Amino acid sequence: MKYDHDEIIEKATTLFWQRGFQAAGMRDIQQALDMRPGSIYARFQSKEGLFKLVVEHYADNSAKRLKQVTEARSPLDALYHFFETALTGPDEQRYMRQCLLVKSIAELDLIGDIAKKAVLESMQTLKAGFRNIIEACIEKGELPEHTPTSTAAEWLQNQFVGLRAFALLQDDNQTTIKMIDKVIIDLKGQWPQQTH
Amino acid sequence: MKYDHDEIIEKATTLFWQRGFQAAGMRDIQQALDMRPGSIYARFQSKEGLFKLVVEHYADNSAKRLKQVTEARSPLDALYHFFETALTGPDEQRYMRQCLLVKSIAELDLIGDIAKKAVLESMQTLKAGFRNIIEACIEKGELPEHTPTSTAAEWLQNQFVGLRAFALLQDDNQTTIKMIDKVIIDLKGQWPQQTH
DNA sequence: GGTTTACTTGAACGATCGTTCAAGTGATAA
DNA sequence: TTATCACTTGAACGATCGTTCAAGTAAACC
Repeated sequence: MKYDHDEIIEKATTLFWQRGFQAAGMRDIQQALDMRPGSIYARFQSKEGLFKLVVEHYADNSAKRLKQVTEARSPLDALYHFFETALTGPDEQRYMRQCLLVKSIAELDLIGDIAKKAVLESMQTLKAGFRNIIEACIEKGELPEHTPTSTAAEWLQNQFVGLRAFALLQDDNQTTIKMIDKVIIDLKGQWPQQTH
Repeated sequence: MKYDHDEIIEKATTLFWQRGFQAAGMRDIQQALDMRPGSIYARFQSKEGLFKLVVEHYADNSAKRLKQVTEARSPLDALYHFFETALTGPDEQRYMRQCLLVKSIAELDLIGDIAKKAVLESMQTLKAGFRNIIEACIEKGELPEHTPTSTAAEWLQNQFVGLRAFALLQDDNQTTIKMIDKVIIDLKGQWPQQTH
């Protein structure tokens, strides 16, 4: 065993994040990992198999970051900084503004059933993470008691998705920050009435 | 000239909307348009040339729909219905929930410079369309005078982007409608202070 | 020491990709 | 009638795609 497993996944994550599943060719992967095709296939079965591990690694990482927000002294402040960090990084890491999962959703029909399942499950995991944040905010009195946690969690994840696509094209970080401010305002704001 | 131009663009739009630029192969295109490769290349120079026309056609169409919202008796109601129509269509048209432009942004590095320019310009066009809607709402007294039109327009476009990715995965239209309700609430709500 | 196991190498495979091109068609202009 | 033009056909091109495989290496187990 010549190559370190974690290091491989890390490098592969960077490549898929930059290029997407389809556009990252096996020869790009071989170069990025400095591995020959046989080694890659012996370990990961296929390009899809590697991508599945990448998605899971990415989701784990994201979930950890969301958990840190949940456990912060002020979850609402931590949430703000989480958004800010994810959306206004330096230019050479611009690709990171786009969520790997959302990017994958755009090519969901091409990535194979196994990886597709991993993507959708990861989205669910992250949604649960956002829900935990909201509950932590309520517990700490930073959000009103009557906030509908499930709806708000979906809404928050959705804001995150939209903002990442937005920030990808945005050159002015000040504008992006204004959008984050708006998210925090609306999070504290009114919610649609239940109709049943 | 055997084939009708508008009909070709229409069919190509459907295909690119469903599959995306990269995944729609020339042989898929040939089949969808019932044309041989030579005919396609004589007219459109390349796959990218065809895609550019598709993007422009799509943007024109979207701009027209936004203009109708602007000119409605109640622009705010019309906006609500615009969102609802775009996000909760029948299952066999589920691909339409994803915005062709946003989908293209995810593969922006692969589509060539000419088509890339068309995509980015179309995004600007639509942003202007959203801005006109907000101004119409203010004029009709459906939104507060002090609403920051430019910020609100970017925000609204952004909500639309996020919701389309959301609705693509969402099976329950009721949940989607709740998110649209929230957009309308927040549109009337507070906006971040200018900091300068 | 021999066998097994996990991994590695790199040439090569068939399939598919976007594209080209010689040849043909039919309407329009001279 | 002939020339020109825009468009059409379909076989074929070279490049690239994901993947395979025979052969080699090195540590682990018996």
